[in-house]
Amino acid sequence: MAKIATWNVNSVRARLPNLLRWLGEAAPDVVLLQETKTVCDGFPRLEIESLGYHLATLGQKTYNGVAILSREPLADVVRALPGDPDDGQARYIEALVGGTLRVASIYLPNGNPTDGESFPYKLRFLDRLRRRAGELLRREEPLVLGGDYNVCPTDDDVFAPGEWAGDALCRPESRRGFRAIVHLGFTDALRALHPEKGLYSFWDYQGGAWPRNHGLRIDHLLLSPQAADRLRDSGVDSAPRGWERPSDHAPVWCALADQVSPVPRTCATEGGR
DNA sequence: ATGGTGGTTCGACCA
Repeated sequence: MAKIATWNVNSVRARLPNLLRWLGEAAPDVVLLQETKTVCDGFPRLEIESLGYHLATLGQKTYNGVAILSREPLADVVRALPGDPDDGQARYIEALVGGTLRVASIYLPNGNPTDGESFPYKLRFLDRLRRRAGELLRREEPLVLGGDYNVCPTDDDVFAPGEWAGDALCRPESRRGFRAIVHLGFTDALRALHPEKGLYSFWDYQGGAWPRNHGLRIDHLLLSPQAADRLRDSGVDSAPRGWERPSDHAPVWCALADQVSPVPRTCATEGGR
């Protein structure tokens, strides 16, 4: 069984004590980090490697930054989302884990304000991601595209859908771009097992969002068919959101079996056992 | 009614 998690840490250096604590408690096999906010030289590499993780990073100063942590060695590292050579933002890293599982850590553009340049950039990024996802699907291998998508796929993923309708995270164009990727053949690892409302991965620092559970579900793990067939469990590990000096995001995780499940554990077949 | 919080970095931008 392999536990794979995605977590927007909002600065890996500011979050290092929480990250190390969480790695020890949750014991994930693969971790996809976003918003590391540091160049590769500033990444706390030794501290993480000393816990037994291999590491691949893509960083830039102040903004963005993504990384992959893995108990097994990493290969085939790709440090940019294809499709725009002029895009210098550190938002995509991809790697082969232990020779059997391919993963990507994705930090999608926020897109606000929607009347500026960042919203079209977000939509172009979604389209580029769809094309890359299609290429990877053709390999017909276990694949996890995880990260902070900055998209609430449906109104059930928003604590106050009416107030958020015009936000770049909820706009129909953003949801359409996300769905276009899912419709290639991906399974949303969290929603496949947890249809309930009130399940979030992000709570704003402001306005007491965390104690009121005024959250959004914007961090996702998308599984290829070969990974979805191995899906055994998934969840949001909301505990670190309640720790001292937290990130505004919580880790989202899934557990993949080493073998294909005899009976799929998805909503569509639940009750059919 | 305008501030809300936090990270990075030292003024302002991003989320």
